[in-house]
Amino acid sequence: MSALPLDPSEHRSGALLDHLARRMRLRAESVLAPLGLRPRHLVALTVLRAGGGTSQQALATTLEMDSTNIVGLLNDLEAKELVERRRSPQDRRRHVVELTEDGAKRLKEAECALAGVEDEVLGALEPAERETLYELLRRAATTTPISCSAAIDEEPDAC
Amino acid sequence: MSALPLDPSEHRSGALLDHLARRMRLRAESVLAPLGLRPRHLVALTVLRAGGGTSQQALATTLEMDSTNIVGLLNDLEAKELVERRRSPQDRRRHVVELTEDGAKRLKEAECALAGVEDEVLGALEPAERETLYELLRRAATTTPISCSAAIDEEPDAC
DNA sequence: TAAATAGTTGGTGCAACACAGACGATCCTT
DNA sequence: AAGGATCGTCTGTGTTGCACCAACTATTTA
Repeated sequence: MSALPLDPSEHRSGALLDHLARRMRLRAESVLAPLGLRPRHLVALTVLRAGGGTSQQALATTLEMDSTNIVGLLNDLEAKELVERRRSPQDRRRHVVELTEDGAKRLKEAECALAGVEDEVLGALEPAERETLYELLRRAATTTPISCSAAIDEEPDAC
Repeated sequence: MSALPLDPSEHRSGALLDHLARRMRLRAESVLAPLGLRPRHLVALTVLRAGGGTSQQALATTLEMDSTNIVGLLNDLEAKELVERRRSPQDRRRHVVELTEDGAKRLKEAECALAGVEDEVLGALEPAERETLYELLRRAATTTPISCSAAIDEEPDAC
């Protein structure tokens, strides 16, 4: 009882994450517009680059979006030839979605164009800190949510 | 030319931020619902706690939301007595918005309830790393966007 | 052959906004 | 004291990003 251990457990990043993502997204929209991209396209492309060829429903899972909406998203991207849908030889029902060279290039351009935005939003952080942030985010983002929730099982919510 | 300096400049956190925030928000919604809160309420409360008493339009600025929509948000919060609007003695047009004790308590409860969510989304990160992440996010979030954009002035977009 | 699965299409509905107009209250000028 | 600007409020409109449902085709698997 005397412990009450100086609890840093209230340090929840959720709201901060939300807030920062919003600020970033608001600015990113206008910067991305001339490139014909929207923030969510960027997210998809980023995931695609990280994950290589994936089926659409795998994409739906990692993006945690309804698969019907993935279709439209990919239509956009494919119309711009940033992404390619190919039938999987193993299972011809499947579409293997992959970044095209143009896609990778455009993604890079976009990231480049976003430098200013990041400077603005992450202005309080030193370059090294930003790199740390990036690395933490990247690692957190590239874990499948499924394996996670499976690993969690039941948590007694001991608060 | 030969340099091509191993450029880590492509490490843009925007998309990752977006992605993670989304994953967090999706889960947070259901966890927060029993508490009568929505993610955006959480963000507002968090900002309010960090910033102390602020006018509504200051809030609109930091949340980067239209001030007319702030009204509704605050109405929700005030109806639940999590927030208080008082006339500013200096300028009686202004409302000084402040977290009530109930508000602070509810916020803490919410953060507590979100522990599981964070475990799920940030599962790949060790506790120490999460704390680092939190600290970085906190610092980045508590900088006024205005002073930032003013500091940037004109950037020649040298990419 | 039947049932399950991947993708597509179209439609509905909701919530989060942005934006605009009009208003009262209260500054701040001159 | 009068006029204009500012803060908050209310109302209403439109857009967008989704989730969700239903129906359909092509394909796989049982």
